[in-house]
Parts: sequence; structure tokens; C-alpha cells
Amino acid sequence: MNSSAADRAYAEVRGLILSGDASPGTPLREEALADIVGVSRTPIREALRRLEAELYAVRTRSGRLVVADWDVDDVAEMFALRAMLEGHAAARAAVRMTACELDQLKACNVDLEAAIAASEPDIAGFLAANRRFHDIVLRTSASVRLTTMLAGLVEQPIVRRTATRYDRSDLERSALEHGQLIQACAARDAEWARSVMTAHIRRALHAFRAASPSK
Amino acid sequence: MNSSAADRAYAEVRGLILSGDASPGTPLREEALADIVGVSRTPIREALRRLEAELYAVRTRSGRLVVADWDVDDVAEMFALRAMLEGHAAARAAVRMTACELDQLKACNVDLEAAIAASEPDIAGFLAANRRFHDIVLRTSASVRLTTMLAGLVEQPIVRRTATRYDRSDLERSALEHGQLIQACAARDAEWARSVMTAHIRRALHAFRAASPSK
DNA sequence: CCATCCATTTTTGTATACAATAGCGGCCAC
DNA sequence: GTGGCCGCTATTGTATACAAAAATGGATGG
Repeated sequence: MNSSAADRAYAEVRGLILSGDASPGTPLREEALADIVGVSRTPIREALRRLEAELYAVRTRSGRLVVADWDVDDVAEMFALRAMLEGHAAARAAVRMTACELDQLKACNVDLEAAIAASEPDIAGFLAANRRFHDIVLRTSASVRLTTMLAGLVEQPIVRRTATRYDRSDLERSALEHGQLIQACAARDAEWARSVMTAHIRRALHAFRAASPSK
Repeated sequence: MNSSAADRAYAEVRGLILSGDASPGTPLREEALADIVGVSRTPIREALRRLEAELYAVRTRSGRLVVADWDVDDVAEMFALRAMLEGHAAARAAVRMTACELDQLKACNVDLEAAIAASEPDIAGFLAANRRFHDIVLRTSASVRLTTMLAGLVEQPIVRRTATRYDRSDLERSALEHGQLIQACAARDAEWARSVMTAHIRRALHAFRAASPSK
């Protein structure tokens, strides 16, 4: 969509970080990245500033950027913040949800259930449907600030997990909890929606921890 | 402290916005700002990107940045988010607080009380002490992510208020609530601290609303 | 009088050149 | 052999030049 050089640079460098291709501690040198992405330093700088603001990268004393290293506490904190903020988003969404958006939510969850119904679950399909589900909630919450704040928070723990195994029971629980959220939204019950979403994210934290290679 | 051209540009442009010198809707043209600040467009761009990320400015379809216009709902949402996040920070801080930091908090509140004790309250002194108080809590929470997310949230509603009158009872209530937070931290009670801080911010929202010129 | 189209001008996006500074390695003295 | 100093290199910060896209203005036709 946004295919400016700076946006491509952002996506590409973030990809390097999330894929583990650039492991924590790796220096992010502007010129080197410019060569990789095929643009000049200017859009690279812009991308790096965004990544720094989202804490994908940290600045060593004086200038140098390196890939950030998230320990277990960091990840737990990210989930805690996400639980609060997405809970808040769900509460706002519940009272703003129209029939149309409710239908979209239901359709999303149908897709999600379909993705995990097969004997071999379709993880990519699950993640896509899950992502759409949460995006709809966020959009319905109608708070640009919330959306902005959550933007840098959702991707991060997911991708580190690509190598790890997804437990089927976790996937099924997700579908169940999404169903509960749909109920809460249908009932226009903000606090119910908040509770369900908060619980949903906090469970995801523990699922993530259990699946983590290094405890 | 950070006196690079980009940081000065950020501070100066943000000052223009918060002072109302650049009113909502005013276009933020890079070259014009470069002339004002006395640097080239490059650091100005960097500053504008930060201001955009913090929603001080919004981007009209295709490129142009204009000063953002916060309506009452926006401000309410900012306070709600701040209440959640600072509440979380207080909860974390309560269990991490050392005697040293507790003393700093107490000292801050002594200053704050001194600032409002005079017959004519020292608003600037109050704001400074208040700021230090919240900064200590945030620092003690030991979450860089939380600190980053709150950074763009605390300044914004305050300065719009420079013209409005501060009610003495509100100032006194602030001092009282800070005292309660100190108690909660002394007791290492995370949920008590969270509740006090959340209530503190939410009261501030209503004080702000009451003092707002345009209701 | 109003809408539309084209040219000009303004404004942003990107690339590159230059300046400043920190890091690094070698060399020398001890 | 080790520690400190000096010069060089690598890297970021800033300025400027150029390209692209969009707004503005006026002229023109209806």
C-alpha cells in the first residue's frame, strides 16, 4: 500500500530483525542497510527512527543502533500492556459495534475455526484470521491513539514464535475466546468485552511462555 | 541535555503547537520551520516524524502535515489511556520501590505542598514538582516500554491549560492523592498503588474538563 | 458565471556531499 | 608485556541538490 522507499526500508529492516536474521545486539548501520534495501541513507534513517521508537532497536551510548534484546520480562510486559490496551479497545468497540462489524467478526472467526479444523492446522490461515479479528476490534474502537500505540506491540511476540510449535488446544481456546468476545459485543457489554479480551491476551502470554524454547 | 539540531527542532515545533502559536489545522511546512528553527530540513523532518507519531500532527492525504485538532473525546481518551498506563506503572513501582526512591517521592510532595501553601499558589512550582513525582514513579516502574508509551501522553493536555485557572482545591487534592500513593508504595501494595494512580488521573480529567474554556 | 484543464509554483521525498565525532588499531615508552 | 597516546577510519548528524507529486492560479470554453 504505502510503497515509499522509507516504508519499504522499514518493512525490510523490521523483517530482518523479526526473522532473527539480524540477531539481538547486531549493529544496524545505515549505509549497510541502505545497500541491502537498495535506497539511500535518508529513508533508512527514517525507518530506523521508527524501529527505535517501537523498541525494535536500542541506541548504544552515542548514536549506534543495535537490534534490541527482549528478555522474558520484556515479553511479559509487552503482553501485559497489550492486555490492557486491547481490553480497552474491546470495551470501546463493544458499545460502538454495528451489525455489519459484528458480522465481520463472526466471519473472521469462521475462517479461524476452519483453519484449525483440519487434522494438520493451517497456522498461517489461523494467524491471518486472528490478525483480521483483532484489527476489526481495533478499528471499531475508533481511537486513533489506541491504534497507534498498539501498532508496534502486536507483531513483536508473534514472529519470534515461528520456529516454535503451536499447540492445538491453544488454537481452539483462541477460537472459543473470540466467540465470547462476539457475545460480549452483541450484548454491548463493554466490561464483559474488556474482561474477555484481557483474559484472551493473558492466556496467550502463558501459551507463549510454555512454547518458548528458552524458559 | 540532548541538544542536537533534531532535538531542538522537536522541542521548538512542539512548543509552537502546545503554546497555541500554531493552532489546529495550521500546516507544518518543512522549509518554513527550518527557517524558524534555524536548521536545515533534515532535522526538521525528523522532528515532524516524531510529532506525527505522537499525534501532535496529522497527515492530510498525501504528505502535508497539519497541527492536530484534539476534541473533547480525544482528550478524554488520552486521560483514560494515561490512567491505565500510569496505574500500571504505579503497580510496578510499588513492588520495586526502594527506601531511597520513597524518600525522593516524599521530598517531591513536600515541594508540591510548599508550592500550593502560599496565598497565591505557585503554579509553575506545582507543575514542576508534580512532573518530578510522576517521573520518579515511572522510572521506578523499570519498564522502558511503558516510559516510551507514556512520553507523548503526559505533556499534551497540560499545556493547553496554561490560560485556564487552576482551582486550589484541585491542587490540594493532588497533594493528597500523591500522599496516598506514597502510602501504597510504602506498603508495597501494587493494586492499591494502581487504584490510587488511576483515580488520580481520572480526577485530573474531570478537573481539566471543568476548567476547559469550551465545554 | 461556472467548470475544467493546463502551467506554474509550492512542497515533500530521495540522494548525495560534507562535517563532526566516536571507535579502533598501531606505536611507543616504561 | 602492558598501558597510554595518537592518527586513522568508520559511522552518524546535518546541509543541500535534485526529482516527483500535488496544490494553486489563471485562462478558456461552455
